[in-house]
Amino acid sequence: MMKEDVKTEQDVVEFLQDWSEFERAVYLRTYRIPYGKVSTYGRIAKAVGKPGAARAVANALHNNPLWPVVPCWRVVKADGSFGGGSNAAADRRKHVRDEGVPVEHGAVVMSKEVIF
DNA sequence: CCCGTGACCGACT
DNA sequence: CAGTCGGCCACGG
Repeated sequence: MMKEDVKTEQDVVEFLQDWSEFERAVYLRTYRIPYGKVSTYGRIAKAVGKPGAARAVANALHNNPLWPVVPCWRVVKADGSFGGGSNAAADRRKHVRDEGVPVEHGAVVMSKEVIF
């Protein structure tokens, strides 16, 4: 199974069969974030049943093996800013902006309308 | 099994 | 409002 052929949740699970249960859950949850919306590391952590594992979620997304199938750029910090080096951060910021997500002062304007 | 390492978080100063 | 601090947790060495 090659990355280019991953088009459904089933495919995602299959592609990640050698990854840990935790990482699969994180990528799957991220995969479900709708176009034009964002989520946070903390929310993802809770969603996968491990509140407090925000840092672990960040680690996982940092090694996202399924870009752009898994839209890791839609995951931001709790305050709407982008983590990671200035390079990766700027790149992801551009992506969410292109999807119509409101961005001000380099961070997503966190409102319940845009948070998944 | 202990230890260092993060694209983190929330409370507090 | 900008820092700091302690706590968090999966991973890899």
